[in-house]
Amino acid sequence: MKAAFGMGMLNPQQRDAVMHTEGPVLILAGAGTGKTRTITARMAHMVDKGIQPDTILAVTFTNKASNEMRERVIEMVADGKGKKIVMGTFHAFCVKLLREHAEKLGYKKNWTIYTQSEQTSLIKRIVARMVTKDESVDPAKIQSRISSAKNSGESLGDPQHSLEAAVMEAYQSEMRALNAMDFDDLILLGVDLMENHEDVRFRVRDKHRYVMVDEFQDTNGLQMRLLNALVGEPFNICVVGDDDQSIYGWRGADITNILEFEKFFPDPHVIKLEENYRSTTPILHTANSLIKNNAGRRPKTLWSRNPGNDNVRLVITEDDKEEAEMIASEIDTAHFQNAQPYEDFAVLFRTNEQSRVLEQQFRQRKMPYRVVGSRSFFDRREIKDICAYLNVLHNPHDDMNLLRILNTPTRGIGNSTAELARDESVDRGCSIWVVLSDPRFQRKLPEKSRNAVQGFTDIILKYAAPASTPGTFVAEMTKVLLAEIGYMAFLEKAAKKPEEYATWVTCIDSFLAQIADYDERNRTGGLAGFLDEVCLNDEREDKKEDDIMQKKGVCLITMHASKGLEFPVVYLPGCEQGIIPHKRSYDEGRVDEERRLLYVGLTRAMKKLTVSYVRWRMKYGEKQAQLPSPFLKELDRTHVEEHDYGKHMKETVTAEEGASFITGLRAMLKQGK
DNA sequence: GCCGAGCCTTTTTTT
DNA sequence: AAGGCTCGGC
Repeated sequence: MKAAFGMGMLNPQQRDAVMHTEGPVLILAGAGTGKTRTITARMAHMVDKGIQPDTILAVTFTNKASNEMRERVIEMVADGKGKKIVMGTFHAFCVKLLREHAEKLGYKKNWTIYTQSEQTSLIKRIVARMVTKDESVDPAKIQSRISSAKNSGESLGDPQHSLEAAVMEAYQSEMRALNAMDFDDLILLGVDLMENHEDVRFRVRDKHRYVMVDEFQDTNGLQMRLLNALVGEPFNICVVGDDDQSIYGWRGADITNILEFEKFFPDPHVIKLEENYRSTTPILHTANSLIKNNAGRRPKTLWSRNPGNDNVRLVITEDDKEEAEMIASEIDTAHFQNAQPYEDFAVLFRTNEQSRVLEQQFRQRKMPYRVVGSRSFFDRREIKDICAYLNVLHNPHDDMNLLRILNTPTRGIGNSTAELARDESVDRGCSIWVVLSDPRFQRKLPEKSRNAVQGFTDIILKYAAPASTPGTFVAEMTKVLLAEIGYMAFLEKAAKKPEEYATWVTCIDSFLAQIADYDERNRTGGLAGFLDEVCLNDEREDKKEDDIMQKKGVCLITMHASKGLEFPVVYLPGCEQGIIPHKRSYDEGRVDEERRLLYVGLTRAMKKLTVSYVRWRMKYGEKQAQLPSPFLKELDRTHVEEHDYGKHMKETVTAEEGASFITGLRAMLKQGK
């Protein structure tokens, strides 16, 4: 280990975690307790001790965490040995395994990954086919039931009697036919390989003698099974997590993995990291008082050496607009009076919709802000279209992607032709591509449609060859393809406003740049490699979004996305009943998770924390009365001061603030509102 | 087959 | 308020 990162920087618990390299280890790392520092130091120590770096496998849940870990480890480990440690997400690990062994499971070698949205459209299609008429069936709900069924290994029941089970059965068999795997399948089939194919299991276990798992509270049942299959005696597994920050239960994360770790790996060495290096005592005291209301947690109490200068503030405002005004004006004041950079501030909200009022205020005051991770880059229509083209070029039998682009841009292949082709493909048990290319099918079509279909198959055939040739510059090819199909012109016509088209162009350009970047980095992986990366790796997405929007400014972000981040000054607006805890969480039995979510929000703050709620809020275009969140009653008031913004705080307006308030009013008048 | 008007719904989001 | 989806007219 390099001297600068030596043991001296670690506290006793952290050091314990670093030194304890053999057998099962559970590190309960509260928010801001130096988790990443500890596990990277641990890996560095292991390599120092002489453990071969490539026998260490470090799995995380997100690419972000994985990349961060990689950077830090490479910095820390001598002689560049850090690079040899195998690091990646659960999914990426399984993809690698499956690329090698998928044929053992009856998949063809060029199987494809279906993203969430591709999965959605397949399920919608199946539901539409199976449900007679408008019975109120929610495909999204079925989708999540299927996902949790896969993750828990439970059955949805008898397909004869349960619609959900029937949809799932059809979905599974169609996915097989499509030679496609969804994100759950990646893990499920990875587990299958590890559990049922001894040769694979032995090989993998032999290679990875030491396994580390970060963000362990986010793992689900399947991932736990994967770990069980992956780690044999003497169980050199070290997991790091915080049950209090488990906020992805709705996505299948199983908190019992961390609560009952002992059940999976015997007699673990348990270490608690409780010294917090991020926040002041008032903030931690308040956050602790909230989270201790959760039953069945591993008890911990975060503490800090920093008494701080400010209490936590609990503020009520008249309505959501006033709440946004308060936040924006306070930040603006702090910026002008104390020269505090905008980047020091973050506003954390429960739902994305809450950011709208805030953005309005920030724009009016001409304050820089960035909205982090609202809609995924790859969920954008234009990006999905291009990805669908690339997927079809890679594998024309991919029906879902083929249907997506069959008439995009519109080329005269309407619904009836598409239905005809799909029905025939079902009858004949082949892909839609096979049907479309078949002269017997084409002869059944009216001349116009026949030509249109011919035009489509010609395009795909023309580009399929270069697409599968190693060494092709995918970015170049894509550009030429887009020009040939007239995609940009199609978008220009489809845009409702000129700005809409401009955004599309920007996104496509940045996507093409990403492809070009891949081309540079990877001259052998070809299209297949790129598609794997696109599905699994969102890292470039963040980068691109930063490029598109201004990098600087106040951070507007959901509480979910804020996990792992920290800011000197944090605002938590909208702490009202129905928002947090979200109204749906009551039915779904997830109120505890909402409490953890608020806890995550509170613990993002380093120095100043303001929690606020309103009397009235605009919702669905209507003004609605709001009640304070029941969580607010749970907060211990020792370090909390309460304010009524309208009655008290507004009077202490400073000159600058007043000026910018007037500017705001003027701007509003100009907009005619 | 194409396109626009009107209707309906409305959490979080990573892989 | 806004985006997605359906239905009906061209």
